[in-house]
Amino acid sequence: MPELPEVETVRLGLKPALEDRVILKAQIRRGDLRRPFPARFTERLEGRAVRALRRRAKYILADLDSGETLVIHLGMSGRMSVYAAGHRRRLGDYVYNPAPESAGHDKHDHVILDTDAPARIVFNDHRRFGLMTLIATDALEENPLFEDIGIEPLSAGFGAAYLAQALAGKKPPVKSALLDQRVVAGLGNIYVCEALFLAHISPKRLAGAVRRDEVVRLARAIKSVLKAAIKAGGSTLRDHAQATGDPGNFQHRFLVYGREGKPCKGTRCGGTVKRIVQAGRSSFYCPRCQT
DNA sequence: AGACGTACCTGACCGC
DNA sequence: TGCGGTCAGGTACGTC
Repeated sequence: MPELPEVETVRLGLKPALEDRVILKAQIRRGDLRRPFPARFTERLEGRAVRALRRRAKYILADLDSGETLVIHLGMSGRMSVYAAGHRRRLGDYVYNPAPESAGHDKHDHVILDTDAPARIVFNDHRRFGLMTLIATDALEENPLFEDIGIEPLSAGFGAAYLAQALAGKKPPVKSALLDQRVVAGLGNIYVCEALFLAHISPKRLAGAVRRDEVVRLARAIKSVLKAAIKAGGSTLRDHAQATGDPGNFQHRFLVYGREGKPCKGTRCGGTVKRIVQAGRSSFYCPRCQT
């Protein structure tokens, strides 16, 4: 699932259940995800108020009033679902599932947080590539998880100037460079493919050989595709769901991703979308539009 | 230092 | 119906 737009969608959906709320009870149903939960994990969460719910790259960050931050990564298949307790189904601007008796009892429901919204938040991750940990808030930036992560693509500081210097001298293909979280934070396979199509740049081009005028288009394309995807609630292929349980909608608007053999959607093109493998990942592109 | 391949884990899907 | 093989949105680690 989750690239920046999916993580941002989940964060927005969690907000009314978590931000400025108190975590009344925390439960874990196994000892680890991708890595073990930290010592006394549930005790360090219970009774804590969430001061802010932020996102950095593909991580959701819940700043607690204890000075620690709950760090959440959804991996490939993680979901965070909110169930409104009792008969209350509306939290803020969002309508959630009522709490079924089974909420938190699926085989892959690994973490359950009950807050005073009141709401139940369930973290489900069948592949267990996800991560949850606690890090001192004022030490986040120096933490190995974050110290090498690049600029946020939707921040004011991200533009052609930044991207040009970030790609300069890089030997890998531009496709691989954009997947590198040190270059730009939060991009994944889908949105890199889509952004390169929008910018008319072949994924095979070497990062350091992308011309300045192309970098200008690429920076704009990255921003626009991410914004549109967030607006659509992200892309659901298999696993992504918004916190309400609803799928995202952006997958219906893919221009190249997953469209191998289908006609290019570029105006006046008439070409066919091709799939190649780069660094072990599928790249989709139109050889006629993207050069 | 940087680039590449591989491993992590489960489920869905396809062909036989 | 069942089995084996392949693939999947991400990251981290070992190796060269």
